[in-house]
Amino acid sequence: MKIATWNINGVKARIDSLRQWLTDSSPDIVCLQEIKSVDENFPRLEIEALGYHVETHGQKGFNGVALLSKTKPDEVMRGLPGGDGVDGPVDEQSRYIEGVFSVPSGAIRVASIYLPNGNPADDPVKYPYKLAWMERLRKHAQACLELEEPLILAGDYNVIPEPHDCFDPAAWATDALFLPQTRAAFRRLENLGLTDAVRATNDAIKLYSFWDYQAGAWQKNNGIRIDHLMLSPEAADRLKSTSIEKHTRAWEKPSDHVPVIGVFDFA
DNA sequence: ATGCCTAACAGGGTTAGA
Repeated sequence: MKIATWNINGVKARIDSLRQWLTDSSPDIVCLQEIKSVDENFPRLEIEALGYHVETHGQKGFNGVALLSKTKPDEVMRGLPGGDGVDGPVDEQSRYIEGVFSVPSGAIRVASIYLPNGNPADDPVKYPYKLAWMERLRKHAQACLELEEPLILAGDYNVIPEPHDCFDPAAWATDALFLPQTRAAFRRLENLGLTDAVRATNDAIKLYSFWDYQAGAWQKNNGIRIDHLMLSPEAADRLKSTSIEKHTRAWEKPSDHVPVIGVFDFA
């Protein structure tokens, strides 16, 4: 079973690429980020025509996440808990959608995550929002882990976990994606018992999932690894392999991110 | 080391991204 995450940077601008990639790679579940679309304008029919069920959590202009799946989810939850204004500020941004899917061995829980960027890091709002969002994610992950079921939290984390996950660590030293507080918050997720699927299966250097559109970053392989599949022990035990669909970055009108895939045996 | 690209929304410029 192939479960993928892809920040497509605009589903309407990327619909041809998305259809091509779905046809080529035939993932079972896809976690999309930055659909940049309201739910009503998501190109649902074009995706359904390829045999996928579509669940979206969009908003106008930017952000927005979705779940595409070959089987319909049994349950869907929109929004990361803790954003309703009861305990902390209301979160107006569409960055989280979670589904429960039936598999031969039971049920798996899969979330599409678009973690806040947080830059500029000295902004009075943006970086604190990122850190608060990470703490909300930690709390929710902790609650999910108590279910002791396969859990896949997949998405654009906007976190460079380690120095070797970027081309030039010095260039990212003061960036919200790589600040010590950001990395510490990511380690707190790992310390709950979540496994970084790519790093668990591939110790290659220069393993990236994002290359900036600017300054010839792709041509120079000046990338960063910020798209992650984080797994509960029950999911990590079933992980067979991972792959990064680097070839899509060379396509016409590419997203600046490429799909990251985990292959699981849930038989 | 931001704004060298890109997308969306608007409407030919601004916001946001990482």
